[in-house]
Amino acid sequence: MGAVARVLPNVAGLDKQFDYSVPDALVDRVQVGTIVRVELHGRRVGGWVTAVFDAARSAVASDSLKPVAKVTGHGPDALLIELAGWAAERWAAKGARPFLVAASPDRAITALPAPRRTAADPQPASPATRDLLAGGGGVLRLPPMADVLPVLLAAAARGALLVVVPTVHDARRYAGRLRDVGATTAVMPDEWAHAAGGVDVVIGPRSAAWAPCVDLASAIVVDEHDEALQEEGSPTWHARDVVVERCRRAGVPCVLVSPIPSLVAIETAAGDRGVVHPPRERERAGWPRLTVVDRTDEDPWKRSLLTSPLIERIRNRDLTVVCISNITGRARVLACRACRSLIRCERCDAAVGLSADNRLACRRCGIDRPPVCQACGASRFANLRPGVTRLREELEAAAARPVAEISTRDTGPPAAAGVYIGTEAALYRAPASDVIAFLEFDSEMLAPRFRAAEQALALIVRAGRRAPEVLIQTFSPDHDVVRAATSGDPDIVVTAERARRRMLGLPPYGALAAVSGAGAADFVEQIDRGVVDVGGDEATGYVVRAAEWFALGRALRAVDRPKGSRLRVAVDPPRI
DNA sequence: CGGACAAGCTGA
DNA sequence: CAGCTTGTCCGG
Repeated sequence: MGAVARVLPNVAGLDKQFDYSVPDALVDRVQVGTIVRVELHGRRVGGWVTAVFDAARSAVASDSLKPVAKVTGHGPDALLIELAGWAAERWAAKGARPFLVAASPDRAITALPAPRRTAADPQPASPATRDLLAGGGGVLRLPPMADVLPVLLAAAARGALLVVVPTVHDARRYAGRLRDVGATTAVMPDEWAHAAGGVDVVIGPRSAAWAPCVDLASAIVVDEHDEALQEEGSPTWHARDVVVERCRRAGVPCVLVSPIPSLVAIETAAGDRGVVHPPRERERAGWPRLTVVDRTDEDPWKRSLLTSPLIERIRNRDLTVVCISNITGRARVLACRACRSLIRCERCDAAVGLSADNRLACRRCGIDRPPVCQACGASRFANLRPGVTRLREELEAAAARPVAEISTRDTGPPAAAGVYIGTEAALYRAPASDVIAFLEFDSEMLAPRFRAAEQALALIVRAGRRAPEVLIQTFSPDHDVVRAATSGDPDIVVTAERARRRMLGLPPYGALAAVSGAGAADFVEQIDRGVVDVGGDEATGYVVRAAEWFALGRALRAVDRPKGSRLRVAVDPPRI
């Protein structure tokens, strides 16, 4: 009786599986997860074996089955194949293919290296970490400046450890330090084969949530709150959620570590124990120095992003200062200096800004006109929201030293200067500095997105790890985010968020997806309204909501998408 | 996805 | 009506 392999072809847009006979010569190399090549519709394609069974059970008569053409090499194990199916439903993907790609090596692995393990050196672990691991995992809150390495070592002492971090850079750094103390590591995605062979610690960025890990004993997600852990393209899967489910299935503890655990982490992984953290005094000491510049007393007509505390710092030639502002270009909102009316578009009434060629350009309807007030004809304006280019000029005048713009367009390091200005993206590219200043932090805290508070707090954490002082200018100095950061107590934000999201049915107390692009109207039309609720419109995109993720995922997957459409379905989009 | 095949369009 | 484009279907 011959063996049959069910194969999921690695072909975009084809979400079906097909049965193939397994030639006797290949039978001991074909298992669930093996990457094979098969004939499909007259061409050779790669694919994953998702099941192996006896010919009698195949839906197709065994003599009409094509044989598996070739064994390419090792692939994800059976648990990961199952997990990919789970993820496809969770994030409303058309099939499991994108997840299996993430779980597979980027080149054929025909032979696995021998296991490399070192006898676990008993490491001094904090009682909190030990208890967490012994108790099945949970959420560990460590302040921004805390070192996570002791936590990794404590977990690695229990057996094979999987670690997911936000960036490859983080992965390499931790891996180097782990090796320094004698642990063997496989850094993903390059060292897939070593991970599949068996090492003490498998570590990597987002995709490492799908990395092989022989005899997985525990997993840790570092900086669980970081948006880099969520895939930007569709399907928008989140490494944290994948690792939590993977560990649940494997029956091993998972620890989510963050200075500012997300509400999602707390609700899905903290359990009865709640968020575990060091004594408040020690946690408080691990937060950056935060300088809050309260702008509420400014004369509204003299408002400037250059407050005295900021000017004091940029004038100090001993300090390197990075300024963050989120508005690009020269100016987006202007008022007439003579009659004080807001400068608006003649046609659509939107606020208009000055373009580089000194004309009033409307970003909404595209028309432009000479720089003249529509109400009184004057031509001198107050810049209510200067853009980065204009700010650079103002900063340079105030600082009396060169100010460099950190542009996201440039590659390579920004020009050397003592003061830098850039948008939020500059946070990733800025050189080592003494002060990071958010010139208009309200646009972060008060952004019309439901995760704005968590995301604003994450910016402070990120800045605090790059500079000893974080300065924020705000009209809301009593905002939860400011209080949480100044007191080093993220619970302030969590408590407020929990109440708000419960009331509004937002994640983690509800599920939502954004549907946009061509054909979106048609698509949402067909969704089962008994399960989901649809808001929004063609222009802004649709928001589809359900009570929980799988109801949402199933409802979205049940709709067949128009063939060539540029439709985008983003489940749990980070910015909405 | 990409090949197969059928149905529509064009030009002499 | 050949020769081409465009659309729909389907794969073991």
